[in-house]
Amino acid sequence: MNAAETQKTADFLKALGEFNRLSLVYELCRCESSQNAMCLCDCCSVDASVVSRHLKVLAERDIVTFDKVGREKTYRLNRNEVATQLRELADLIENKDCKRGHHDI
Amino acid sequence: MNAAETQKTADFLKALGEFNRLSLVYELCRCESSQNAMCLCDCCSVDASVVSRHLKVLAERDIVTFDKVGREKTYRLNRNEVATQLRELADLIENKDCKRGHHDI
DNA sequence: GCTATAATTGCACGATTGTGCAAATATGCA
DNA sequence: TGCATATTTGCACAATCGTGCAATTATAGC
Repeated sequence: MNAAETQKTADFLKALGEFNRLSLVYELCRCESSQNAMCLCDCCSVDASVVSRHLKVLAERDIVTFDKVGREKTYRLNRNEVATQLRELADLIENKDCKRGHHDI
Repeated sequence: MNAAETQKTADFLKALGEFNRLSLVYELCRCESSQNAMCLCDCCSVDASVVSRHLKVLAERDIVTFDKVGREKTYRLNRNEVATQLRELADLIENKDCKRGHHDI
């Protein structure tokens, strides 16, 4: 695991690891269709500008995707990609292949 | 998903979502046996006190566990628990059951 | 007891982060 | 063209966070 990959994974986890951002993810998780930011504001009691910034962070990490529809942006959760990344990390952590003892370096 | 659960999950992800802490996790991941903190220092070029604090954060979230052996603490990764938590989140995010359309609130 | 080593804690500091508010921008609609 | 709505951006600020260093605590071994 090189430093760049580690940093990328850390950034992904950090993006999810904030209360309001995770709330947004859960909210989008419950939505079959795309949701605009104003609608998403309701799920966390912060200013619209804050929601905007959080969604930007989530989009930068490819956790959500958006379409621009008129003056609205509608967001959807990248379910498969996020789930896959989490499962890959889970597999890595459970992986027995690369294990070694105390003195096998 | 209530606020307390959301916060707990966010804290778990945040604990993993920092470069040096994730490096420690990866390092422990490669170790069959427990490792003491001094040994773990080698994997991230920071002061021993910093490693100590990071390991404390990881232990608080039950990501790692330690045993006290003499004056050393030996740490091991809670592989199953961490992997399970990540997979549960992945499942939740992919779950179709709780999905709903735009106007079904 | 004394000394060496492992680990933690207190303190300080700079950097990052989450936030609200106001202003700016973009776009739809009359 | 002008107004309303959606979103972003600039600014400021408090809080959190990661870090290093020095001091402290705990324990093993002499």
